[in-house]
Formats: sequence, C-alpha cells, structure tokens
Amino acid sequence: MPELPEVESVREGLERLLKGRRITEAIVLWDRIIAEPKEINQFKNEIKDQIIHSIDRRGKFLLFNLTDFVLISHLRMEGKYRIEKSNSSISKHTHVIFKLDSGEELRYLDVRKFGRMSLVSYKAIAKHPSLIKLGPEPIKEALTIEALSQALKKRKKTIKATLLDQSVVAGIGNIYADEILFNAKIHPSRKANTLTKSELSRLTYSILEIIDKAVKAGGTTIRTYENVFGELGNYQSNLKVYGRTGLPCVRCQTIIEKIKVAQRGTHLCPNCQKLTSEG
DNA sequence: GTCCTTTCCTGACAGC
DNA sequence: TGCTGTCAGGAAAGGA
Repeated sequence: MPELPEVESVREGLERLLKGRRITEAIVLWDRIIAEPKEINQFKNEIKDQIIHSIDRRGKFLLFNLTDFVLISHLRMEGKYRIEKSNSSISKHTHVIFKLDSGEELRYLDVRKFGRMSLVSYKAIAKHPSLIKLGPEPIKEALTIEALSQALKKRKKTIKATLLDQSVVAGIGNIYADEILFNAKIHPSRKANTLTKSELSRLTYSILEIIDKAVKAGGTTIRTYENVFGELGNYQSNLKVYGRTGLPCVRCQTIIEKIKVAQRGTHLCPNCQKLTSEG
C-alpha cells in the first residue's frame, strides 16, 4: 500500500523513464479509474499528444506535468505503473494504457481498482479539491513542532486517525502511522488534543525521521508494492511494530498487540505506548 | 468545522 | 473440494 515514501520512489522512476515522452493515445479499460473529466472520451482527446515534461509528488498524489494539463494520479491501495512493450500481453489488472512515442506503453495496474486519475488544466490545479486541503509535507522545512501543535490543538479524535488525515500532514498512511507512534512512544488511541509538549516534540521528530529513512530505503514492500522498475522497497526490515503482532517489542520485549483504531488495524507495544500521557 | 459511516474492489484466508 | 463470510484499506461523499 503505497504511502509517501513508496510514491516518491515511483515518481523518481517514472520521471527518469518518461521525461520528454509524448502520449500518442490513451486506452481506458476500466472507466471508474478516471475521475476527471467525467467523459472518458474527453480524457482521451485531451491527453492525446501531450508531452510529459516532469513528474511531481504532493502527499501521496503523483502529478504528471504535461503540455497543457496535469494528470493527478493516486495509487490508493495497490495501484502501480509499468512501462512495457506494446506487444507484451496485457494482464487482467491493467486498467489504463498510455501509448508513448517511443513505441512503449505506460500501463496502470490496480488489483482492487481503487486508484483514481484526474486530468486538469494548469489553471485549475492550484484550486483542485484533492490538493488544496493537503497539510504540510513531512519534511523539516515544512513541518515544525509549532505547526503540528497548532494543527492538533482542535482535534478531538485519536492521534492515529489524525495522522491518517491528509489535511494534518500529507503522505502518512497506516504503516508509517503505526511506526511513528511507536517511535514516539504514544498510544494510538490518545486524543490528539491531549498530547503534552514533549510528546508533540517526539511526534514531530518521529514523523520526520521515519519518513526520511523510508524514502531513502525506497519505501516498504508489504504484499505487492513495487516501483516502476519492478524493484521492492527496503524499509520493511526496519519496521519495528507494523506487522509484528505476537512478536516481542524491540525495546522492551513485551508482546506487540494489534487493535483497531479508527477502523484500521493498529499495532502497538502496550508497555512502551501507554494510554496515559507521558507513556 | 469536525467527526463518523459508507462506498468503492478483489484476493487471501478461515471455517464449515 | 467448494462454498460463504470476513478482512485489508485511502479518499471522498453524505449525514450527524
């Protein structure tokens, strides 16, 4: 399930392989993947002959900067891009095909069909609802203790749910939320607006630290993630709590538990992450 | 504004 | 073996 580090790895690969390429035709095999424009034919007409100038990322969104439009793409759970020869067989999970002037094809695959793409004008991109509400990127230039404290002040829901809220910090998903809270020694069910100063400090530091390390490792491969080159991420060997249910905590040997918070599977060490403040 | 629930989807797996 | 039910989960939409 791609979160910021995985999307960044995909972005780097796509930009390396696609910069300067022209899209000669788009084939849509599953209409619902295309969120905008509503008319699939409009999507196909507008993207035809667009040149891929660069690829950016904002939170978990990929932004293909084309000649006249920006293609906003979200991989959700299992979306992935592959560049394949045009005569290679099309797998059953391929939903969108972009034919390129190189003779190759950029193919979008997605087992669960959760991913979405929107083609919008440069004028509309600044006001796009998916992007406009995103919080700061989890990098030290954008995310400070003060900014995060301010954002959490009014949040009465759990810190786990709050970290998954893209309007608070952009790019954190279920895996890194668990890792961040474990690192910061904060119980996932703590209410966001009850964190102490030192907890806010640890939380900010943990967000920056864990995301940075995961980006450098090329992301985490759980189940199916791979980048454009078919390479797996390396961060899974660094996971301290996610997916370690029943195993001893790396810090204190207490058995890691899995509970449900905000309807999400949530891993924690009940000893390191106490529900009372200053765990 | 904030929070909560539902929806979208398929594959894996448990249980019978 | 084959069926049914449950679970996994990011974002958006709609309701409270």
